[in-house]
Amino acid sequence: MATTSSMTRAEEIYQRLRADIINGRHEPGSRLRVEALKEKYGASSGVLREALPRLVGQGLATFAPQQGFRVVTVSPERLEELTEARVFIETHLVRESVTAGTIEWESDLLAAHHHLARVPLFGDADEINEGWLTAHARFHRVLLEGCSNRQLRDIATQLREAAEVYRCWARTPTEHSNRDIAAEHKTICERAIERDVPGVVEALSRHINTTTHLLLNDYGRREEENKQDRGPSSP
Amino acid sequence: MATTSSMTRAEEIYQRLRADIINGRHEPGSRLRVEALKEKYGASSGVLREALPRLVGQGLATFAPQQGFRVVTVSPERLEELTEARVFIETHLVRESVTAGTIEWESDLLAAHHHLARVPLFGDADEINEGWLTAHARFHRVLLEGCSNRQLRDIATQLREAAEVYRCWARTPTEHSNRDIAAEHKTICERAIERDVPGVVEALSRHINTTTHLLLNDYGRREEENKQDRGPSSP
DNA sequence: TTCCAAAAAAATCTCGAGATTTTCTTGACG
DNA sequence: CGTCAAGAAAATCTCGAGATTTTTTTGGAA
Repeated sequence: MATTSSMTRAEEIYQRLRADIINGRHEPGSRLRVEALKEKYGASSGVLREALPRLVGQGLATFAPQQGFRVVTVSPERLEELTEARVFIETHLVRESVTAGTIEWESDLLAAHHHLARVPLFGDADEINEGWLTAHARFHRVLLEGCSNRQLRDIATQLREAAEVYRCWARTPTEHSNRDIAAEHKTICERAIERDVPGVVEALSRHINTTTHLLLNDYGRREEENKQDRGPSSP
Repeated sequence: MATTSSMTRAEEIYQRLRADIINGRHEPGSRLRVEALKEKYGASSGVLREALPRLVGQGLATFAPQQGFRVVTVSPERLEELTEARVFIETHLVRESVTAGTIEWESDLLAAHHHLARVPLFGDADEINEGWLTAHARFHRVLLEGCSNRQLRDIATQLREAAEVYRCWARTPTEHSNRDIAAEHKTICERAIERDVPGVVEALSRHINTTTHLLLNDYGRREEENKQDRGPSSP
């Protein structure tokens, strides 16, 4: 997150807030109190009231009059909708991208994949490495950048970021260990370079859907545990 | 534009700004100076600095540090991209909508169309009637509401609003007179109620593309006029 | 114990003033 | 005549204080 000096305070705070929501440092549904954020981010209320509305526009936060801002709430239904929308749009984009992509695009994709393949998934404290998240986002963005339609690319990015919020459901990252996510990216990259349109569409669809199914399983499992923790008959 | 009393000042100003941009009362590319808007809308700078970022998130305005806000600039290329994106997404949604829509959806669609058919297109001063714009937006929204995927519906709405900005290219509304826009809506509505999936997809595609082509023609014609006005050899 | 109401605490909402930066004007120089 | 620089004007950016609303706490009654 390169916070250039030629940036307004609000712009900087917005980017930090966005990153913190996407990376799960603000729990879904939790309130974003201006007073609390003022202290945490070292900014005035005015600056925060300028940064927060942008999160609303990006679908990462909600707002209710007299009740302030909240991180978007998560639900299995919404995740399924997001996934369906992503598969629909990203497969279209990747098809265009692989069909029309230039040599420069090929190079960029290879570079992005190389970077992603070398960054470790986990950091020191068993947390997902932030550098990996950045590289992952970049890989998926570049993959679709062969398509010239900026509108659709922006929408794809927006949906992907909204979906990132759900990654924090997998608090215990066991779901990742049983999955060769690196191989999935390698397949996508290779099929794209080979200009194998059906192959890349298939690989990308599986990639997106697999993530969602693992998250939904993880969510269901935790729901059951919570029920047992609260006892068999108490609300 | 129902501005309820249980609304913050920023929310109200945001809606007014959004309507004014979409309906062409702020020219594309024009600056949105806080000082000027303060007077025009009767709000403090803080309120405006809270409302303007939401326009950025919605793709209706841009922002540059130390240079303030601007209405999005328009260009033939961007309009073509917007149109392509709209056709892609709206045809998908209308297919789902017509396939899965309930009886309630049918009723809502008929109601929306009835309303649209009765509102006059032009107001007193040869300007496009604002009530028509509202009814038109509602008709297209309801048409897609049979589809259950909220994410995609929201995206479609967002794209449609971004495209509305281009309507003001047709300053002289001659382009509308040679076109039976009411018949187009009628066809879309009928095909939808008949559950004629290919028919409604075809009608909706033509409807969207026709609007764009007329706008592009109008734009091209005006560009040439401007060149002639400035003389044949001066910049 | 449970429920309700009033008071207290905390948060949001709105506003205007001061510091910083950009933009426009003016005037001199090549 | 065109170009460039210094000064003036205007706009943005940031901040904290006061008014209003919501939330929490407290105390009492059924």
